[in-house]
Amino acid sequence: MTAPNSETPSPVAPAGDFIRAAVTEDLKSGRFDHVHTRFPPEPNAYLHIGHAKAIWIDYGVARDFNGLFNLRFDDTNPTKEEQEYVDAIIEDVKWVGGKFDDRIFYASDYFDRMYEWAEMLISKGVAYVCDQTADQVSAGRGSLTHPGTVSPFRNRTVEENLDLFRRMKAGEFPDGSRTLRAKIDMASPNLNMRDPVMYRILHAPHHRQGDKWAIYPMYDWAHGLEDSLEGITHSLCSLEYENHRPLYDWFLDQLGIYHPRQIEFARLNMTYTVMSKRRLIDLVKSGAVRGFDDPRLPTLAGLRRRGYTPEAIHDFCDRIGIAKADSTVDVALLEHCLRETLNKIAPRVMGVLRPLKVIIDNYPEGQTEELDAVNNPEDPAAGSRKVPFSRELYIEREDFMETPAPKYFRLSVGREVRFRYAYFLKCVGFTKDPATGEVTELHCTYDPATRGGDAPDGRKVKATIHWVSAPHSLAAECRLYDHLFTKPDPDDVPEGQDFTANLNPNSLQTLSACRVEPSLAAAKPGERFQFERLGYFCVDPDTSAGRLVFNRAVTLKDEWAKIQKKG
RNA sequence: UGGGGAUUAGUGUAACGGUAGCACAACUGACUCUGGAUCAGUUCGUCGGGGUUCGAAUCCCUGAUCCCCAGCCA
Repeated sequence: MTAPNSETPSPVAPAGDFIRAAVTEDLKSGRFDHVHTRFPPEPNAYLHIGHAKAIWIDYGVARDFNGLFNLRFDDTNPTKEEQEYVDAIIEDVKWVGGKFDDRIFYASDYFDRMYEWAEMLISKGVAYVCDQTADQVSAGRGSLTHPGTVSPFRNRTVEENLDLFRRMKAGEFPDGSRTLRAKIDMASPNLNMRDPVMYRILHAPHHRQGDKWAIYPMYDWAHGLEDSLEGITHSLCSLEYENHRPLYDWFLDQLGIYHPRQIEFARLNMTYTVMSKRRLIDLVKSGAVRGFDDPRLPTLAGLRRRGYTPEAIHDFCDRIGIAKADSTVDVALLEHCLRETLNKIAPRVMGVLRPLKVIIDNYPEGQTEELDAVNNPEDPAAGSRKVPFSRELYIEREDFMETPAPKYFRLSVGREVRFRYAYFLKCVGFTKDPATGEVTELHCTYDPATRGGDAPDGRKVKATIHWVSAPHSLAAECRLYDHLFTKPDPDDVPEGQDFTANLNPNSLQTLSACRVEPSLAAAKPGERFQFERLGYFCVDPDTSAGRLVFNRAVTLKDEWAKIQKKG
């Protein structure tokens, strides 16, 4: 058998969404014979979960059709862009699973070719140098309901345009003094077609090109050329570019060069957070959060620090779907995806957030024993570990109630509960700080016959609680996070206020007196654990020798919390 | 009073003239050495009004509402 490739069937359409359906159709009709997509961020901000959605669409479409995927920096505006962002974006795209291999490109590398093409359009008589000021251009554009007026410079000769444009490039003119414009239609109902600016004069050093250029291309002019040069088949972007598609097509058609297809989809919005670059920057600059990797932010750096895995984000992106209607996804879905992912892989461990000392009156002083604890009930291969037990323990303050509420199954005087993997313990008394009324110490007795957690007489307990051995436990700081905003829609504010009025003052709670089991001594930043009954925690980079810091990524579902809420 | 998009349970998304489905959320219950996980179940929907058709979320007409566009930003 020879030439097996001639028999290779075109990939079967995973037509799950309208984009894949369109791509399938293009392959079928012969408009394209392969698929090549790209993710084109401007390096002027950190990526967020909305970008993850875009990446997962761009990359996912290429993957599903056995195509290729490029990472391309749309670095056409040197006044806003920085290398720092380039580096951060590369890391984030890789982390979130967009596989671009070595296909990392920069729009700025195409500036020479773009320039040549611009001269071509000038020669063709469909582009001209305009001497109007920014204000004049703006005024001449007309309004949504009224046509624009033609620029007095619109009918310069090709020679004059060429000369002026070359001198613009040579840096002879000051910023803002002239532009190169496409000659299209000042009366078009689509304002983007009213002689859009192709180049502006900017005497600004570019982070990659240095001082080479005094003129820089505008998005509309540049983007289609970038796609064309890279052989992109499907240029996927968000809805606001729908109005720009006629212009995207116009430039490519005027040039007569390879013509990709632009398809738009709705960007991601999520409850209880904000997604715009400007707002994210505001939050960081104002100190509302600690940086772009603050675990409360929807940035990929923030989610990563919080404890999110790429798999959880993939799952999320797969579930939210792709459509053209503006929508706001419930952040609870993202959290659900994280729980589901971490439930399968996170080792279980015991940690106490708000410690309450327990003394076992009938347990021999100075004795220690090692008890077996399962590492992950969802994964037998994860094995087990030894956990030390002794006369003095710490339990969660909220696992004891002086006067137990209805449906409260945990400890109170006279009640017996199971200490996970250890013994049945019965509370026999407690001490209180007379000044504050705070419970300071619990006294319990244990039943030696229940070692391991089961009673030979078959008696049951209604609750199992977690604990750590006081002398063996490690000190830790835990950072508990809540939504950054108190309302699903941060813009839901009284007249005259902005979204910052809805900032949640309790979005971060730092608990610095936590105690965790000794097996955590060697935990490394980025490692994730389930603290039994509490949630999933991720070791923070602030961790240093002798100082463990954890971020709570997400809580476990909490039936008791619901009961309490209902009153 | 311009142009371009959109509208299906609380939220997100399927159904492409033939039983409106799935997921999250919410609520029941079972089970449980995590009030976790798991399992079983319940509640809840086609923007309005006409029309075509045996049959309409889907086609036609007509309204309504929402989003985007007047950067030398992307």
